[in-house]
Amino acid sequence: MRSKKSRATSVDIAHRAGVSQATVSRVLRGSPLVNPETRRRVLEAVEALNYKVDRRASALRTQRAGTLALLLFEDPTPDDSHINPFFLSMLGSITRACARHGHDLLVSFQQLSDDWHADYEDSMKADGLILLGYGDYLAYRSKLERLVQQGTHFVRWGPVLPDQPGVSIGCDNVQGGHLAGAHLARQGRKRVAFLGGASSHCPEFLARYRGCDAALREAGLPGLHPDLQVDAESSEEAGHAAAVTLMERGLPFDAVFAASDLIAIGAMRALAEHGRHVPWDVAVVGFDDIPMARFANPPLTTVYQDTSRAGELLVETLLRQIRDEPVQSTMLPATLVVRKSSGAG
Amino acid sequence: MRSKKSRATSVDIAHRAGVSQATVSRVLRGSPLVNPETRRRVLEAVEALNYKVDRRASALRTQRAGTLALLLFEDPTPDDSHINPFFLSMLGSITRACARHGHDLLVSFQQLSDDWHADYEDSMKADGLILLGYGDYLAYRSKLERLVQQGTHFVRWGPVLPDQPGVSIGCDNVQGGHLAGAHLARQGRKRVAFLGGASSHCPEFLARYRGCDAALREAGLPGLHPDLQVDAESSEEAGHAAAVTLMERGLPFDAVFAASDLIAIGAMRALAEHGRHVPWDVAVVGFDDIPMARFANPPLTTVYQDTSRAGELLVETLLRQIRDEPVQSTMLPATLVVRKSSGAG
DNA sequence: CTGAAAGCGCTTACAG
DNA sequence: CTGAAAGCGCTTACAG
Repeated sequence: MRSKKSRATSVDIAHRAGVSQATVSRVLRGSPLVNPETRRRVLEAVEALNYKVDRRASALRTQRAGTLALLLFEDPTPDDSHINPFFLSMLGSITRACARHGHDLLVSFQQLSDDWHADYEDSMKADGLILLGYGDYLAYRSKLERLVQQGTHFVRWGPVLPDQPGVSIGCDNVQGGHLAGAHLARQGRKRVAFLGGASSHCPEFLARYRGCDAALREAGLPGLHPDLQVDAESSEEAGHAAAVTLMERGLPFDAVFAASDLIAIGAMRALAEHGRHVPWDVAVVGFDDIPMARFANPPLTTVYQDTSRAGELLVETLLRQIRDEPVQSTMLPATLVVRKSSGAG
Repeated sequence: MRSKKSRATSVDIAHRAGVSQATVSRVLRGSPLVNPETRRRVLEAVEALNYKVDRRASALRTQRAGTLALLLFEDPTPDDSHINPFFLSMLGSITRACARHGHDLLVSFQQLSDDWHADYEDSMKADGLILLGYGDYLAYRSKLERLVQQGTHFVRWGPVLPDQPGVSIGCDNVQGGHLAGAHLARQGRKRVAFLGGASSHCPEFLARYRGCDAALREAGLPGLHPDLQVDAESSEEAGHAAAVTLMERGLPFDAVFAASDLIAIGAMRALAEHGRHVPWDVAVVGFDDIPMARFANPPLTTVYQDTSRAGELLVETLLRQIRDEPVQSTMLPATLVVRKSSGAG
């Protein structure tokens, strides 16, 4: 949509360079079947007319869009400012990885309920899909199965499980939970509460729960007690509410392992409001290491997921899948980041 | 790129519905020139074959992509986790606004030095550009001028200035700064420091400086003193360093107005490290109201910019421009959000 | 090494 | 109201 002058096409370039339009295309695609001198003339014309290949036309012809779509699922609370910072950080790294691989990234925020499983690849806007977002896994499993069945190219960020439809890249949540549990045990904590849904609807949170539980047992402690577990989705508000519920139960606890940093931060706020000192009375460990974690009061000990690596791996895996190369689900290791909230140092 | 079966085209639909391919296209484009009964048959076939219009083909034919591109400029420190949260929040609202208007959003992170001014619209991937990011304004002014001259459709998030090339949507930074200054004056603060670059290279920060300065003078105070101003780009590290520099100067100050929340949060960390209590010794006010602000220690008083509204306005303005309708630069009002860091309440 | 030609899947005058 | 046809700007066998 140039207003002043209409933009140059390959025909214009061909004309100026004194070759056929087909040759222009060959040069631009980097075909080896072109005389160097011819190539030079074409490139000169390209430069002079500031020509750029029309990607819509080439996409139509090649049946490749050169574009990936990122579908970010969010909870049904579409408050702009409250997108989970962890996903925003993933978005940043995915964007960069796409750029490195010469692909564009179409971004769409979806409600879990939407009919997203059909839309993107089907309208040929993207060559493949990256699925990102927490959510009730059981609820959308059927959609994933349908994607697989349709032959849609997609990679999912999420728990890597044996019976998973499609390919997933995810953090090793069991190991991450284990790091948290072992750390709390080393700090001498005995009664650890877990904030976050620990059912098969939230496999990521469940894995974190199990890892932590195992670490506690290995340290000779009784492990996580079901009475000290409170469901919470990943938000500051839910974390606050869960901590209040926990305290109302009246059972003693000296540590909280929150399934995500947002939950942890909300929980710390609730603990402070009820006069429980973090970390003296209660040690708190989160998960994700969102930017906010280091600025929390006190700074939050948490489990770091390498989003840069994750973004790169998601894009790489998807591209490989599109090229019909073999791909596999991968788990990324987690790292413990110790700060004040867990009472160490 | 279906692997199993190749996808249906409008020809398949035409065949199944017993009409011409042209008629299928008419139905799908919502043309009124179609017999209701014919329309019904076509839609039935569309449904049955799960047909979706190929957007590449329609884009090529109509010369419209139905896509907007968001170019997010970042400082040359491409650490994934450190994208300014304010821009991430804008990204969220822009994505949503695009969806509401039936457009896709291509996202690209650019270095300020890149040759972005040509790439996107020129390769016809997008109908228009949204430019987002802090940055040295004078340095890329010439690129904006070139965009205007090329007739490229674009809208910029940034300071609304009289001699601006193109259309800008921005926060009323002078008013925002004024809110901060007036609030600090009401709290009885007399010597206010300003952290952030206050030159024409950073017109947004400069406007915030001026608004604050004016408010202080209106309150009968001497205004912002140049000796209490320290340059800082928008990052936590820069804020920390700037506050250290400020303290090293040894001049008394009882308040800090930081040009952004990240700067404010870094400054609060430095103040705490040097034994200055916030807010008793020093009141701190930031700008942006990023999610982190409420979790800072103490919670940060700041100036809120309405990112939801901003995203909607950016998209709406750009779409209007693409349709050749008249558009104009707009300033959005800022709001003061009072929290503990400024000593009120 | 190069050109002429077909065709990717649509949209839209044009003619009925 | 509908169909036949041209054409958007490319890529790529095919034939030289």
